[in-house]
Amino acid sequence: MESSDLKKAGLKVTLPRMKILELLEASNVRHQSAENIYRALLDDGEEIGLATVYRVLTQFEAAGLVERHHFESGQAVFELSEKGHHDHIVCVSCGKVEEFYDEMIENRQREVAAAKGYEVTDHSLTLYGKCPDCQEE
Amino acid sequence: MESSDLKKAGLKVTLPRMKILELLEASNVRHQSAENIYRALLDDGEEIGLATVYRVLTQFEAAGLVERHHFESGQAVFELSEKGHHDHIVCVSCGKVEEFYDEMIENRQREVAAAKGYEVTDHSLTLYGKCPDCQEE
DNA sequence: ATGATACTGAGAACCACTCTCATCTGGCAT
DNA sequence: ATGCCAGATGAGAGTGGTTCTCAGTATCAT
Repeated sequence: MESSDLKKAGLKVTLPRMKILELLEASNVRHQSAENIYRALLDDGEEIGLATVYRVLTQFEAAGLVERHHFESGQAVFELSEKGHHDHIVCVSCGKVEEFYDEMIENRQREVAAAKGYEVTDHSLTLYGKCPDCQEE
Repeated sequence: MESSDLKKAGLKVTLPRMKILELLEASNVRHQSAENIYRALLDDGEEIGLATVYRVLTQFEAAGLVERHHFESGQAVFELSEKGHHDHIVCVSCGKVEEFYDEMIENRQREVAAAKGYEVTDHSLTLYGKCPDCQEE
């Protein structure tokens, strides 16, 4: 993921955009809110506005560089879309997000939709539960 | 669904609560936003505040009388929870919502979560696509 | 380098929703 | 039936996440 990806998307290669891209790649937290990204960049000494973070993330989403998810928290989280499609399992206790992909579920979804005459364009499946760590408490 | 359900939930049987319940039952649109319900009641000549609609729906949700869903639209929609668990398929073009239940998907979800050591408390699966009617255009 | 155009930060605006508070009402005790 | 009061209500202010506006700035084809 680099400047060429931005150009390909018809976006000028600017400092804020590069910084956001770098942060998304570097961070060990794959799913981050706009607010989070904003604060992290401020802490890194960057001069950036929250509006820019939202704008850039929205453009990245349109360009297919990132995906936006709405879990139960109220704020959207963004992740780099380098991997193929996958669904999520969110810990209701600590907020950790894991990813999974299950061929059987995917197939079955298509069948269900087809049976109702729908052309599926997208879907979202999120499981909520307690992760192993949080169960111990 | 009637006044006894409200009493059971420890809620006084008041006019706003009865009206909202009636509307949810009577309407042929099963999935409605708070705003929608509010406007419909105003149009019916009721004197009600939007805050009350939200309050009441939240109480109903806590009492298990209704379910709240967040589809892509930004606003939550509410449905009477008379049926058992089911998932949704939403038309991205006209906004229509249909329901489905698939045992195979449900089972597989549990297996996936178990494999990761999670205790699933809840899940949400929503398919987005074009309904048969909207495909014609 | 230069200009046309796209991008930016700051703050205002927006939208869905919740809170506050003064008033009102349902339903128990009388 | 009547009075009482906890709980419920409507109006409007407040909130949190997100988007818009606008004047100034940076990118990049030329």
